[in-house]
Formats: sequence, structure tokens, C-alpha cells
Amino acid sequence: MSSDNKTLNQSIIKAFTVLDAFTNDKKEWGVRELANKTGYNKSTTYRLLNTLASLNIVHQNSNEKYSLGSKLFELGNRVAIYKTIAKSTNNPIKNVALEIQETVLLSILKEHQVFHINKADSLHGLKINTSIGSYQPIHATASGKLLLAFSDKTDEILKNIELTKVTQHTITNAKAFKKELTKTVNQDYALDIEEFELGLVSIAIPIRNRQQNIIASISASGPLSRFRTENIPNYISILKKGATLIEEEFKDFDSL
Amino acid sequence: MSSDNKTLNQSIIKAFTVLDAFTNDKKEWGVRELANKTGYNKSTTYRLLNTLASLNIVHQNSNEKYSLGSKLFELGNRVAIYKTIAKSTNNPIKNVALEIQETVLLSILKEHQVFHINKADSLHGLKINTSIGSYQPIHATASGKLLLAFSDKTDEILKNIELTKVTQHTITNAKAFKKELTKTVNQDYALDIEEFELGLVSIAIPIRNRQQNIIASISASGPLSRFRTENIPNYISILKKGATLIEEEFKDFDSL
DNA sequence: CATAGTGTTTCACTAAATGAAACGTTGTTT
DNA sequence: AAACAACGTTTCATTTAGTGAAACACTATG
Repeated sequence: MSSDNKTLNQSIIKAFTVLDAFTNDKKEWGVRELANKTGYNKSTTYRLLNTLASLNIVHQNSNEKYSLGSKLFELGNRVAIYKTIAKSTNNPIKNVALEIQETVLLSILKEHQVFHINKADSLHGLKINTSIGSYQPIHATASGKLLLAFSDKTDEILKNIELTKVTQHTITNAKAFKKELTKTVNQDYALDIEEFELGLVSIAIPIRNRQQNIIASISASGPLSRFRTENIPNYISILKKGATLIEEEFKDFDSL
Repeated sequence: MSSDNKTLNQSIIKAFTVLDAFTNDKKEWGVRELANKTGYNKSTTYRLLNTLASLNIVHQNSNEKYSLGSKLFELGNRVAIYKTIAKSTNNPIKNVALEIQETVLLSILKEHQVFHINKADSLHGLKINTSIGSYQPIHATASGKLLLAFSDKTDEILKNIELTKVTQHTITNAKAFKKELTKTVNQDYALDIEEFELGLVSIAIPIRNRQQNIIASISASGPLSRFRTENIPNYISILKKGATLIEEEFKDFDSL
């Protein structure tokens, strides 16, 4: 068992486990339902929700179910760095999404993963279900491969990640993966055809600062059924429009 | 002492007390500094930060100080209702702020207080320090008086609030306050001259839906030194431009 | 009326959290 | 170079809070 100093506060762990259950797909939970989901006793769950409600972190609706409260919106707005970036990039990526007709993501490398700062959804019914603020594997996504390929810490990061198999198309062989990164640098874009999720295709290009260092990626994702390899130059062209606008805004940033 | 069922989880209370210390004014804290601020023992504070850091709710910078982490940004983005409204209203209120040359706020009534959904800062160095997601008193602010005046629950809310003195200009007499609300309805805007904060002036107008029910307020705030009563019609005109754009977006909403 | 499901409460018991003191590191002052 | 001040971090004995089973009260459904 870990020493005292590294023992985590269990009540806080439980509280955020409960909060994590609230997603865009399921915005409200009953007490017992949430207890089943988290594995916590229903009395414990009730007390956690009660405390969180008293702080406006969740609130109880008129149907007795609980949903996220305004306090998280406030706290989320204090994480200023991402809020500012999200705000500034809304229009460029929205325009790209309209033109490319797929979901567009703005992403950076963070903690050896791909972190999504902003998103503009496709208007199609069939679209990826990725959230702003979420992480995805670096080795199995277009954005991840692109950011890793151009990173100045590529070897260090490679030592710290596992090329785990996410789908049968995920590149798990180290040599093959390095070749993929070299190819990505050469062609100045990355492609992920079902490497992260079956039926899903993504294409990512770099966003550079004044010194030509990559600070983020912009990508488009959609189902394989709507994807044509002959359309790649067109996709890149549209993504570049968005990238250019974002680069103007962040040309003097070292990173996002 | 309260019964078992209403006893709040102290660890969660402490965790969010710690998180509340991180503001736009002070984004990073050392362990002892934060312990002094919150009144918690430095060991306790260290453990709280350690747990929060393990969840990416805070993170420790290279200078050993702690700041808010990406997880709050993610959780904040799940409070979809405010995020959507904030996103849709960014341009209108930004444009109003540019033209009016003061800080502009979009606000609603929530829990007998004024809740700020969105904000566009003035470019002046001297400007109000209000945060998105924060609450202000309903009786001592322009937005609050406006939203209360037009509310269909005015009397009920008045029974539940105290006309506490915030500055010497705050209206604390019930009769005088009711007259102020009547005047607000008649002139279709509200003014707060140093009622909430000395030296601060705010003017608010309504945002209406298709049924002409007020769903929010848009206001401008700045220092008394830059305020001229003869400019009120001009301020209202500019605010109305923003209100009109927002009304187009939310004309079918019953409330925000 | 019976049943099933919910949120909420109680109480005896269990586990977690706490704080004082000390440690190790870094930067500053003498 | 040594002493000092401030920091983050760790330890251990002690204190406090948190927990879960069982029961209650309510609502909806058949």
C-alpha cells in the first residue's frame, strides 16, 4: 500500500467520480442509478450529491434527478488559457466544419496524449462523439500522430507510451510507427483510417507559429463511408484555411 | 448540530474551498500560502492539492506552485446550457463592448441573484472585475433591478431577499425599492449609480423572447468618471443593437 | 390493493483524515 | 562559507468524519 503522503483523499475521488458520470449523452441521474453506475452505496451517493448540491456543483431537478450545476461552469471559465483559445478559434473551425461537412477539432499534445481544446460539430446525424476537454491516444489518432511527428520530444514521448492496439488497424509495431511519423512529416498531414475507431477516419494538419513550430493541430473526422482518398487535397485545402486564420491569432505563441 | 442526513462531506467542502481560491486575479498558489488563505493546516492543504492534482483538477507548475487544471475546463464544458448561450452571444456583446467602450454583461435571474452568463471586457485599464459564472445581488445592480422589475415573481422574490446595504447608495427601504422597480418598468432600463460598488455605474436593458417576456439582461458597466447622464440614450441605443441580435437567436426561449 | 421503484433517514460501526513536528531543498543574506 | 528563511513534502500518533445495512415514506403502475 502507498505511504501516507501519497494516499489520496477518498471523498474527493468519489465526488469527482460522481461528477464524471454526467456527460453530454447523459445529463441527469437518479440517486440509485448513479450508485449503480459508480459502484458506491446509495446512501454514500446520496450524501455526495447532497454536498455537491449545497455547493451548486450539481443541482436537483424538479423530477428529483440530479444534473451539473452552474458552479462548474464558473470554475471552468477560470481555466482561462483554454477558454481564451476556444473563444478565439470558434469561428475558424466552425467555418471549416461547414465547408468540409465533418466534425473539426483543435488539439494539442498534453501529458503524452491528444487534448481537444475546441470542436465544431458536423451537421450530419452520424458524427464522432468527442468532447472538448477530453483526451485521446497519441499513437492511434491523426492529430496525435501529426503532433508527435513534428514534436521535438518525439523519442522521449515514444519511450513513455505504449503502442497499444485500439483497433486491428492501429499501428503497434515500433518500426512501422516510426516510418508512419516520417511519412507524416514528409506529407505535412496525418491520416487515421480506423486506427482509433472502426468506421472512423480523421485527417489532421499542423498549426504553426511564426517560427514554424507546430503549436496545435486542426483535424476533420467522419465516417469511412463519406471518405474518399481522392478528396484528401480538398480536405487539406479547407483545413489550411482554418489553420491560417488560427495561425494569425497565435503566431507569437510558443505553444497552446 | 444538524442531523446525519444533512451533514455535508467536509473533504468535498475543503476541496472546493481550495479551488475557489484560484481566480482570474490569482491563478497560482503555493501550499503554505493557500493554507493561510483557506485556514487549513498546510499538511491538509498539501493532501487536498495532491488529490486534486492526481485528477487533473489542479496541476503543479515548474515553480512548484499550483494552478487550475484541464479537468475543470472539461467539466465546465459539460454544463452545456451556459456554454451554448455564451458561445452564441459572444459576438453581439463583444461588438457592444467595442462601441460602448465599457464592459458588457449578459445576465439572468438565478436563485434570487443575478447570474452572469457571458461577458465582454472593456479595453480600458480601469474596468469592473466581474467573472462569468459569478453571482451578484439582485437589489443593488442594474441587471438585478431590471430582471426583478419585469419578473412575474417579483413579490415572491422580494419576500425572500433582504435589501441589505452594500454601499450608502443602495436602496434599502422597501417602499423606495418598489418605486424604483416601477420606474424601471416604465423607462424600460435600469441604472445603478454606486449602489453596488462605489465609483461604479451600470445600465441594463431587457432581452425579450417572441412573447415579449424578458429572458435575460444586457448591461454595460464602468466607472462614474466616464459616465454622463446625457449619454444614457446613446448607451441604450448601443445596448439595444446587441439585445436585438441576441433576441433573434433566442426568440423562442422561455428563459435562459 | 399490491408491487416496484424511487429518494431520504437513522444508527452502530468502520475507515479515513488530520495536525504537529520534522525533514530536505532552494534562494537569500551576512 | 555559513546561517537563515521560506518553501514543499513526509511521518506517526491521534482525532474526526464517513459509511452501509436496514428501514421509512412517497409515487407510479398494474
